[in-house]
Amino acid sequence: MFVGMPESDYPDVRGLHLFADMADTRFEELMRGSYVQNFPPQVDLITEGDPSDFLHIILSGTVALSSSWNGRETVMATVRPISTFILAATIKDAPYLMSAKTLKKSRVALIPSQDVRNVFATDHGFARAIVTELAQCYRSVVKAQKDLKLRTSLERLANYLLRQHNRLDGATTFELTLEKRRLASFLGMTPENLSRAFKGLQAYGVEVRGNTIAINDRDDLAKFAKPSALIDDFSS
Amino acid sequence: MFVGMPESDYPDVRGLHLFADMADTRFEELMRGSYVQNFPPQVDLITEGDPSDFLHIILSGTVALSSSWNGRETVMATVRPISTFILAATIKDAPYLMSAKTLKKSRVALIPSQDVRNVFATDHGFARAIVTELAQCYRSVVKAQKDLKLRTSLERLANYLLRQHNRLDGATTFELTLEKRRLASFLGMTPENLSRAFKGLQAYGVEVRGNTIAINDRDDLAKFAKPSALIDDFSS
DNA sequence: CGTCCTTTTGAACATTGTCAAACACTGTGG
DNA sequence: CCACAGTGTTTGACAATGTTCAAAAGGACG
Repeated sequence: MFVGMPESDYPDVRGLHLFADMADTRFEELMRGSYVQNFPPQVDLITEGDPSDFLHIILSGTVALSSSWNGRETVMATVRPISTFILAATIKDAPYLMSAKTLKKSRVALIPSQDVRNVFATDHGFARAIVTELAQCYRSVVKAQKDLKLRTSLERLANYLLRQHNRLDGATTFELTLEKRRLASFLGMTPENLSRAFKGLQAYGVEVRGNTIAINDRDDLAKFAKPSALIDDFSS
Repeated sequence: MFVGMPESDYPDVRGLHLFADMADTRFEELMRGSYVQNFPPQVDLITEGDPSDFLHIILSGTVALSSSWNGRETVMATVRPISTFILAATIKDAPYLMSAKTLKKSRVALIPSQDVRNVFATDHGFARAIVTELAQCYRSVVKAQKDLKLRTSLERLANYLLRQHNRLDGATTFELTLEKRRLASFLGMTPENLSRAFKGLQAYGVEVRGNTIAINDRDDLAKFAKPSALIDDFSS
C-alpha cells in the first residue's frame, strides 16, 4: 500500500487551523505516516462502533456523517473541504459514534489515530489547536440540538434555507447542496414531510424548482424563521 | 467582594480530571483569582448570549442548563458535582449558548475565563486535560442528539430510566433526580406527554409512585428500550 | 384549612410519519 | 432516439405521535 501523503497535498492540510501552529518536523512526521485516497460516491468510510484508527480530513468532495439505531438511520452532519472529522473519537481512542460515507467523489486524507495522539501528547501548539477545534465542534452540536428541540420542522427548514442563502452569499436563487432525502434526514423529518414543508414556505416567498431554491423576500422569510446568533451562526 | 477560593475547596477542584495534571503554581494562581459562592435554588447563574466571564464548577447541588428561542424553552442538560460547565464558551471567548440555573441549593466555584485562557495558553498539562474534557462533552452531546433523532419519546424515557437504574446501581426502586416537568423538557416532550409515557411503560414493568420509580423487570424493559453503548453509555 | 404548584386526565387539535401510488429525472441498452 | 429500469420526489389518504387547553387531583407549606 502507498504510504505517506503526497507532498502536493501538504499545503491544503497545513492550512487547516488545526495544523497551523505545529512544528514543521511534527507535521512532516504526521504526514509521512498518513495517506490520501480517492473514493467514488456512496462509499462507506467509517462505521459507527468501530475503533477510531484514523483521523480523516476531507480534501475535496462531500461526506455525510450518519448514525443508526434499531433499524432507523439519520444524517447527523455533512462535512465539506477542508476539514477534519471524528477528531473526538481519535483523541479519546474511543469508538466512532457516527458512520461516514462519501456523497460525491471525494479525496480523503487518513492520519493514523495513534500518530495524532502521540503528537498531541508532545506538541503543545497542536494540543491547543485541537482544543479550539473541539470547542467549535461542541458548540456546533449544541446549536444543532437547540435547533431540534426548540423549533418545528418548518422552522428548521426556513432557518436552514436562510443559512444556505448566507453561505452562498445572498443571491436570490441557489442550489441545494444535499439531496432532498438527506436534507430531510438532516433536519429530522421524512422526505414527505420536507416536501410539504417546502410548500408551507411558499407563503413566505420560497420557490422550489428541482434543486433550485429562490428566496424572493428574505426579510419575510426571516420574519417567520427568526434566525438566532445562538443557533444559526456558524462562526461563533 | 471575597476574592480567592477557600483552601478547603482546593482538594475537590484539584481532584477534577481537568486540573489533575496542572503544575501546582498554576493551580494556585487559578484558585487565587476565583471564588466560591453558595446559591439558593432557582437562581440564574448565567444567561445565554452573555459573554463568558467565568468558568463554573459545581461543587454541590444541581444545576440545569437550558436554552430558549422564540418564547420556548428546553432543558439541555443537568450538571452534578463535581464538574465544570460551559468550558467551550470560556475557551473560545464566545457567548454562552445555554443558560444555567440552580435547581437545589448549590455551591459553585467561579474562575475568571481570562485566567483559564491564560493558563491554557502556557500550561500544557492543562491544555491536554481540556482536550480530553471537551472531547467527552462533544461525544455526550452527539449521543444526546442521536437519542433525540433516532428514538420516540417513549423510547427515550425507557432508556433514561435504564440509565438512571444503572447509575444508582441497580436497586429495583429509585428516586427521580429531576422534577417531572424538567425531565419532560430534557427528554424533548411536554409534561402531559411524559405522564402518558410513564403509563405506556407500565406494560414493561415500570411502576411510578410520585418520584419513586420501580423497575420490576429490567430485561423486559431493556428488550423494549434497546439501549446502545453508542448512545447511552456515558463513560465512553 | 387554604394557597400554590405540579401532576394527571380527558378531549380536541396539530404535527409528523406511514403507506401506496403517481410522477419526474437520469442513465442504459436496444 | 426511444423505451425502460431505477431512483428520488411528490401527492393523497390515513395512522401515529405529540401538543394544547381545560379541569381535576394530588402534594407541599404556611
